[in-house]
Amino acid sequence: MDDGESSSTNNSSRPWESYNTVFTNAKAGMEGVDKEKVQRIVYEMSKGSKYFQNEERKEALMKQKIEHMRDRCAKLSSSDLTNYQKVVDRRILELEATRDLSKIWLHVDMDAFYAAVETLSNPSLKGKPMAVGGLSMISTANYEARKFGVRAAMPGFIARKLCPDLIFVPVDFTKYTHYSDLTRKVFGNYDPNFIAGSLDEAYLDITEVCRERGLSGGEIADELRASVHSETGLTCSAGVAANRLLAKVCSDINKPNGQFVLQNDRSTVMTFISSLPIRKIGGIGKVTEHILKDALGIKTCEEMVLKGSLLYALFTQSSADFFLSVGLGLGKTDTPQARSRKSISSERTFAATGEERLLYSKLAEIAEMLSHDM
DNA sequence: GCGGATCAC
DNA sequence: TATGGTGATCCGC
Repeated sequence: MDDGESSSTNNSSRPWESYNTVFTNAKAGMEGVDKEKVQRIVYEMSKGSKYFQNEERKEALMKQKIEHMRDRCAKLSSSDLTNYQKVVDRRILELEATRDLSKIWLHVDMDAFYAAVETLSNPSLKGKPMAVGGLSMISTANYEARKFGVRAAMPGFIARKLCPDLIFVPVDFTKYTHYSDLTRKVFGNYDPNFIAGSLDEAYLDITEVCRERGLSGGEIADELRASVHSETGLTCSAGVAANRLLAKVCSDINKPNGQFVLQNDRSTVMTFISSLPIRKIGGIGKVTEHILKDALGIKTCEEMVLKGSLLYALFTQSSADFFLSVGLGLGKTDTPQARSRKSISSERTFAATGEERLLYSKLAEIAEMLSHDM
């Protein structure tokens, strides 16, 4: 073992390098950002805080999980692996049989939605770094702010350190809902059963409208984006592909105000998916990325198939099935029945306290808010 | 069945 | 000074 001073993994002199946040992830508009500087400032502003301590606790837990998985991996015999490979080969055939290249899905994603809406109602913000939110939390940053490393989910007081001229605009959901409704009227013209993901994104099955009008998916995407712009003054990006999982990945490629079409052709899909980092896939977050990379050496979607036997050996059937289908570029192609909500909740963050009376009054307050919502 | 963890927005 | 809120799902116990 080498943990001497010369080791490249020794970062005792640069402690921020081991403080992993989501803020240095690739995100549209952040290509030229000095990641090292952002990471250092986030670390300096964070270290010692209760938040930071909790992050350290979670980090340790994750390391433990990865170690456990490595142990299980090392214990696998070659006959185990041969058997799991048979499972993989069978599942590949079964999954491949479900591949449906007959549908055309479009994923629309509004560009820096809250920030763009605020700029519409106050054009003097145009061209200036701006964030929607406050000093404790930022919901969205415009592209000028992203150049400084400022982004959604970042605490405002850190963002201000990165970009001292940053303008803060408080959130106003009434406004965003209004504009969201305008965009949804446009979406409805292309797919009356479109799936709204949130205020600012949606999935549309445009198979029918393409066929009826004799237009390609790319042409429909062009027209839809122009229509959204003329109805709202806002820009959006789109991805077109054979299923929702791929369409979602595609809408991010030419952001902002752009689109990307992936042809409905098996070999095109396989080429596209093979080099794709697993973190680009919806459902694979920071933790799963870390586990798959550090325990199994999986970084790209292609490796999900190549190391399929390990996945079936170490994960549950349903997780392994999901990973394998990702590696094959498969995804949902049906329009699901609209489902009713399964839960309702209310929560609030407040200063730490051991005062029993204070805790009970907080509890009563939150229960009251929940009751109101219900 | 429950609580914690993960994920997305 | 200061690190969100809502809903869903999965996993281990």
